Amino acid sequence: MPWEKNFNIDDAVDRATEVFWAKGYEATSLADLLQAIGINKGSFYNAFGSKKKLFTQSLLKYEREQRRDILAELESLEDPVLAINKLFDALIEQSLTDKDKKGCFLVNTALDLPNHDIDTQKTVKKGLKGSESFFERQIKSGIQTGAIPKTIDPGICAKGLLALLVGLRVLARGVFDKTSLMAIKKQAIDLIH
Amino acid sequence: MPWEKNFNIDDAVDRATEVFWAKGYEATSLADLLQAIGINKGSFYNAFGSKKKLFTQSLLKYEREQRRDILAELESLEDPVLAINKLFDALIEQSLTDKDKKGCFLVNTALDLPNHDIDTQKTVKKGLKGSESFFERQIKSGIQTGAIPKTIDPGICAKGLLALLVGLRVLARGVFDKTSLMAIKKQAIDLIH
DNA sequence: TGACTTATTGACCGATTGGTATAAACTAAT
DNA sequence: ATTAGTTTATACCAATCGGTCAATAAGTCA
Repeated sequence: MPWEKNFNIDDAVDRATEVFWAKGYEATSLADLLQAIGINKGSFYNAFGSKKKLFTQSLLKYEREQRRDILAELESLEDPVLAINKLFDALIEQSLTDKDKKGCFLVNTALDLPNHDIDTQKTVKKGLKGSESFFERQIKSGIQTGAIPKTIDPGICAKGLLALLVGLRVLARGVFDKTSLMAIKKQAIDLIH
Repeated sequence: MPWEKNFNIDDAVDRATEVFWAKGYEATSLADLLQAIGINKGSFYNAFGSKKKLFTQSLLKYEREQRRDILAELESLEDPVLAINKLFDALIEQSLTDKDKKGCFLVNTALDLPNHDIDTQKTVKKGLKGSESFFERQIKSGIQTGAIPKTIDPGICAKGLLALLVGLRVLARGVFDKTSLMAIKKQAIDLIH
């Protein structure tokens, strides 16, 4: 009956995500979001309800499309050591390519966790837990194929790899250069050898 | 001639640090700072000049008194493996004890680095570089005493330990529990074995 | 065409932002 | 007592904050 929106909600969320990702929730103003999306206040509140609701949407979409889908693709390689290698390579590549140095949206929000509501906290925990589980599955699989020594504890090592991943993401936002990031990767691989 | 300030600048900076540390620069309002220090605007601007200048002071003082002094104490132990063990123990202890879950002021600011000015960036880089150097010295020392195998590359391993430290600090802000944090520590120790 | 529904626009809201200015009260050294 | 500097307490500033709302425009239906 009525009239469809003449801007794409999905694209709008993606553009908002870029801003939240780069600047964080607090430092992102409504004006920033309106400019990034290219709409005005009325349409914004009609479409998203509030700044916080849009943030929630952004984070969920990121978790779904960036983190989950990428890990699923690596998992399909059926070579655990290669999958972990490729994951770290991808992170380093992404960090070096992104001129805004946004890092990882989930990690950025994780550091800010005490200042967010319970829903956001759940999303972040779920996302990072997902990455930890990915590592754990790869390690177990590697132990079965013999690519990874039996002496390694999958649960503990997975947490170590996650911590390295998080550390890499933080340090990639301006402290470490390529060589240093590669050193982190090497240490990650050492942990499963 | 005149009259000395009747509030202690040092204490004031410490109180301000607590707020910046917990909430970050953007999310901290002037009202927050005034309440935490217990002075009013006039005194604030007379003493510190601006919010940003106070932030700079806070970060420098933290780097000097929290990070540097603690590492210096550990370094005096003359037992590299023990020093690294104790460092991670101290970080875990601190993270679990702090009910505000503030994490590490330097790490928090490091993640926010692209949104800060050059002076702040320098302070953060210098601080993290200092921790990396601490690790490197301990590893080299351990290799000399035989406590750490010669096969380990001090420079690379130090970067790995720093990444683990940073990851631990981030995850301790709400994602990981004590058991998981201990797992990270175990992986750190594994890296030097 | 006219009714109905929805989206867009832009003005408007009170509250808060960081920061300035002012004046009076106070303290201490000259 | 004068003087210099500090404290408190306000009042004030323009700008921005997130958010609301009524009018208007645009599309779909009968």
